[in-house]
Amino acid sequence: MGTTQLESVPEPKYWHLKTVLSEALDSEFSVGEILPNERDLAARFGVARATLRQALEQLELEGRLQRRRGVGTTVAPPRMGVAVGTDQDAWPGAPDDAWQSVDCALAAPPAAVATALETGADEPVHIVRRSRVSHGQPVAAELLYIPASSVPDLTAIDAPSGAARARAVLRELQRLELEGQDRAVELGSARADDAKELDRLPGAPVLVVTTRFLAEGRTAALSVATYRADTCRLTFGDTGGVEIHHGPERQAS
Amino acid sequence: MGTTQLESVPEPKYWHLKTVLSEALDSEFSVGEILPNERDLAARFGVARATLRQALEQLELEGRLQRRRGVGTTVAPPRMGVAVGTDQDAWPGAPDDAWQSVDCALAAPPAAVATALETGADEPVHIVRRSRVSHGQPVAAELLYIPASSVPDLTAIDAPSGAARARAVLRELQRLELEGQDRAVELGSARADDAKELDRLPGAPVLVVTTRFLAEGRTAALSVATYRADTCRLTFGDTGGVEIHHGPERQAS
DNA sequence: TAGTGGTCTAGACCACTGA
DNA sequence: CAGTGGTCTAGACCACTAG
Repeated sequence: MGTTQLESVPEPKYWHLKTVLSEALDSEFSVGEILPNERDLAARFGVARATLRQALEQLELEGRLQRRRGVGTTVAPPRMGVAVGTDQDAWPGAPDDAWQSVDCALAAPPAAVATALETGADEPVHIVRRSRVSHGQPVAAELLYIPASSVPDLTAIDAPSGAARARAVLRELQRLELEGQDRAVELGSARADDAKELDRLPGAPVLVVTTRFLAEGRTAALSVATYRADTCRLTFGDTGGVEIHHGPERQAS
Repeated sequence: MGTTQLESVPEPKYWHLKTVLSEALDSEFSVGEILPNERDLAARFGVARATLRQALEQLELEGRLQRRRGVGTTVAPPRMGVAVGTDQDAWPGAPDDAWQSVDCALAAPPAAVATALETGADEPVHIVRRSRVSHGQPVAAELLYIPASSVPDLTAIDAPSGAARARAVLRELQRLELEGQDRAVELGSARADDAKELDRLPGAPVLVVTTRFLAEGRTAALSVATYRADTCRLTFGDTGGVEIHHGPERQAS
């Protein structure tokens, strides 16, 4: 006889825990509410703290929880929609773009970037740092690589450095006619500097959006933007994007 | 005197480990090559296995490594670009679309989906399962929700169920005029069924692409596609997307 | 059956936050 | 300062794969 092996796959504890916690989050907690600490939770569920943490990590990855060292674990609000695909035919730095220039430097790009720019590894590029804030919270950090040849009329006198310099570079960029752009999204982990700017720990999961701006038949600028994966839902297209939420989440009073 | 506190931040071991391994991957390993097993690696670096694993997990998240239980850890090839934004004005199931229908069911949608469809929670919808293969490897699993009202002329005789039924539903859908679509991308973790189809463990990181198809002034269909985050780079736009790779990766002989 | 990665434990100490 | 999450250890056993 065929031994039916009913449920021969023992579900891992952390997976089951995650399910239980997820349901509790929907039914018994409000956004912003603080969960019991990890040691208490682990004891309550009769598992080691490491196991409990494995479940919490997954829930944080899914944007359901927010954990902060020294503070505690709180129920996260639904992810915010962040528009990425709008201004389909606008340069970075165009009016009403969501980014804020931080500073600017002229340096040789990383080898990988030089390749994508199809420029010599030694040719210096302007590296503009920008940051993006949404709902009062930093959501993304960007590095914009602009070959010097893309902004030939830029004068050194325009501004020596800093945010003013960055704006000058972007202003010069507007003079080119944008012929198109293409974009890629992939998963990454935050470098130390990005993590700091995003108010996360190094290694935090981020969505890396790479955009290539085409003008005069070549790549005139390259943007590498890292978005917080835990709090952001990237939206493309005109109207703002779909929202699929998890269940009945109430708002904290 | 101001105690300068040079390097007062002790870099976590796993972070340093990750950096070392990442450089070794660039310089000393070829794509497809098998790394030493975790116990040996941990011993070699003088850390506990759990710490070593923390580093490996990050590298896998970044698409640098691929680990398979019972087999070992191998150097992953660069992520493959997967076009998502093409056929900007085409219905799912249009000719030459990258998806393959698997089956189809008529059922009440999850509450969250019903909300997004702006349809009653009780109104049944066609749920089409599709899968997407690229370079001989499964890269995405999709659930397509199509309200029965979007395909009014569908006859029960067309096909009872299965892939043929799915194709019949999609064929009916083509009759509507597509007025637009909007799309969102966010990080998620694979449900058990998706994980199986993607040949990954449950909980594996995925990029969830939610697309809403608009016709007749309402949402005529909703697609929720989950892409393997470790192997895929989602590309939007016309030309195929930018590739930023990590360093000199050689090909295994 | 041997060897791999996946899960789990019960501790310890550290870095950070806020009162 | 007490309490939080973050890191780390040294084990153990399990599930899976392939020879």
